[in-house]
Amino acid sequence: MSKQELPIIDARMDTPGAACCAPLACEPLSESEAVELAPLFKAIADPVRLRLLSLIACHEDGETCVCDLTAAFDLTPPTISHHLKVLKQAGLIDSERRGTWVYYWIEPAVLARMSALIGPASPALAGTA
Amino acid sequence: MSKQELPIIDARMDTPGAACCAPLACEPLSESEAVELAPLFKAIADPVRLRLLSLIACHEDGETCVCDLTAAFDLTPPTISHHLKVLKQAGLIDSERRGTWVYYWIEPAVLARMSALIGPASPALAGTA
DNA sequence: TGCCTGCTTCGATGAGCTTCTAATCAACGG
DNA sequence: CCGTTGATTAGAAGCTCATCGAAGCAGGCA
Repeated sequence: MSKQELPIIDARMDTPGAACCAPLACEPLSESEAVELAPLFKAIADPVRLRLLSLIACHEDGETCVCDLTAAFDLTPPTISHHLKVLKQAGLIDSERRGTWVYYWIEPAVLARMSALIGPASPALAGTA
Repeated sequence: MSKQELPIIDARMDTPGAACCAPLACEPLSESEAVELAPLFKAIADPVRLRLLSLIACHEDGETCVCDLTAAFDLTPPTISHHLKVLKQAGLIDSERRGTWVYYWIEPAVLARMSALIGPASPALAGTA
């Protein structure tokens, strides 16, 4: 460990004003912005990781034990651990060990920014219909 | 063409009530839902495709010529064409040939649904204010 | 202390993805 | 009709990624 544990930081989200107000359709993404944003979507561009994220997000306690996550898939624990690591490195989730078990929870900020980026230019008409 | 041009249809978005109101955090994604949703995010999980989408979305005419897109990258036309094909197969863009040039435009519905999926759990308080 | 359970890391393998060059298809002009 | 320009398709090379088995680490219990 201690190699590349730092979460991905994207340029556009660093500038405070642009964080929530510069979706895809407002102005063209620069190459560096795209290079930093793409891995965030790549992190959720996998069925297993999408379900992992959903399972963690839906848990009413706000956090989920790895054992529960592993049980929901036909995959070996190393594979689940790998996917959780990818999500964690993207900054989408965080984890803590408490005694025997490790718990994961959602880090909603990055997900919300990704949603805003691809969302409609005027968020007013987002949830309607 | 005329081979596999059909866009990806995801289960959750077919059910009318769940389309806009079932983000990740509401209830766990089923495996089949995740399998159908993941390719949508994979389509935009590439810096080139993210910039292509942004360039097309930002064009004030609502559509963009391929020649303009190719000029914006240090990539060969076949590579741009490949990425456009991926976006088109995901249903994110559509295209039409008018004379010599081919024009692409955004298909905003799928993008909006993806945004809603990963967006905040209660879309009602998103833009209403 | 020693063992057992839960989770992660390591190393390898097979599939998929990005990119290129070469070739093909479509439209326009002389 | 033929040549030129714009765009896509076909095929291949190189790289990344998902998955597994084996091994390692951390915490609890007798």
